[in-house]
Amino acid sequence: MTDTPRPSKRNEIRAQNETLILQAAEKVFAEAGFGGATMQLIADVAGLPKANLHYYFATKEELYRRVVQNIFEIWLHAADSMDGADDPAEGIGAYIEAKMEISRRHPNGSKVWASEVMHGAPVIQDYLETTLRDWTRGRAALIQRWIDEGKMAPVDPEHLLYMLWATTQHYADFGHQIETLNGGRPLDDLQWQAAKDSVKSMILRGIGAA
Amino acid sequence: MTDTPRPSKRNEIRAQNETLILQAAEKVFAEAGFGGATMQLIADVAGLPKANLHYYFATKEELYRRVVQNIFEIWLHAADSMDGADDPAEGIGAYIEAKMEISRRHPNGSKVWASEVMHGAPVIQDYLETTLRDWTRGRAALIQRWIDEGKMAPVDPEHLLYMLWATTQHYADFGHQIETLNGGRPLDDLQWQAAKDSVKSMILRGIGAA
DNA sequence: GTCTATAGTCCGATAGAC
DNA sequence: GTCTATCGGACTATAGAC
Repeated sequence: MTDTPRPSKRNEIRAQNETLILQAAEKVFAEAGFGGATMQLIADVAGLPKANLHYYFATKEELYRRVVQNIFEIWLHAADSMDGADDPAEGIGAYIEAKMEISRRHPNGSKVWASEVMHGAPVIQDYLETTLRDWTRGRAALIQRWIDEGKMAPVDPEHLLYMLWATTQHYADFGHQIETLNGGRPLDDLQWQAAKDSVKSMILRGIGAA
Repeated sequence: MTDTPRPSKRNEIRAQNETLILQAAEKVFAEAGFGGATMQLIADVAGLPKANLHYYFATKEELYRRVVQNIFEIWLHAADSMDGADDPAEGIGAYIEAKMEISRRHPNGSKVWASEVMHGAPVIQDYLETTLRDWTRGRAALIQRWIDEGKMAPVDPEHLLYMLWATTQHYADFGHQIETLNGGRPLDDLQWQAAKDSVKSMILRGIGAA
């Protein structure tokens, strides 16, 4: 047995290289899709020989799975902003803010997730049926509580959640279209602020919480 | 010259086979992405030998381009419902109705479009810069007119359009996720009606037109 | 842990008979 | 216009030297 379970130098190297490869993979999977992405291109972006990828991730699919899991984790944490609040204007406003910020900072992760779901979630179906389903039920219950307390209009909680996901992720997934309609330039700081304000005001007014 | 420009039997056969192939291609491209789709699978779904596909569409990319153009045409026509109206509740309400119906009837076309845009619109970038840009400017001007006439709240017209696209197309592009959260069953007639009503009421209230 | 060379597979496209 | 057989190229994954 030559294993060293404690954080050794070997483990540090592994962690560093895994992160490097995962970042390159997220970019390439987002731009080319799973089928269009090649291990060679991911290796080039990461600045490593192709064989090293297979040393850290046995198959292309395993690498892809890790990329999808990453963005999912980030989104789950964004919900923390919603849970602490005790009225919808604050809670949903903060959730929109957090999701919009993720769309800006992690557009590639969002695209990989969208692509995975669009193709029938072949790799993360179990996540949808367990973690996401539980998450959704919990947040729908929270929204229903706000409705029962008269703090917002009696909207269908699930369709409100779909609207929140759709509108915020649109700025990542369809960022290229938005950029084209913006004269070929990405949204600048002011425009991102305007986007956040627009989404927040329209939705909060739409659910009677403005 | 042996060409027969009039609608001959030869042209009918061509039109029939092209439609058959395009329907199969839309399904396969939606489910597997451009890179993941194979000409062999499209041929199998269409019930034709693979070589016939290349007889009607020279390359995989040409076939793909036609599929993308088809859904774009359908969406453009959906805007007619918006133009005839003289107030936002009617015009935008009808547009939501039309877009939701397309998400239900043509989910695969919507997915192919989403995938194309997410990957940087390598094939239909010119459409984004010409047709879509003109379309967007025209509808933004119409919305601004309604705002100036005091018929709705002073929202940013572009971000309203993004919200309309995002929310309606979400029911097609993320249909698999919605189905999973719905207990593994697709939305039935009543649930689709509830979805339409939810989206319409939240957005119309959100822009002060309810 | 790193890298080169290559095995083995699959796909897009075409040739050519019917 | 239809179909079978196949070419040529690209890709994932691995073997094996360092």
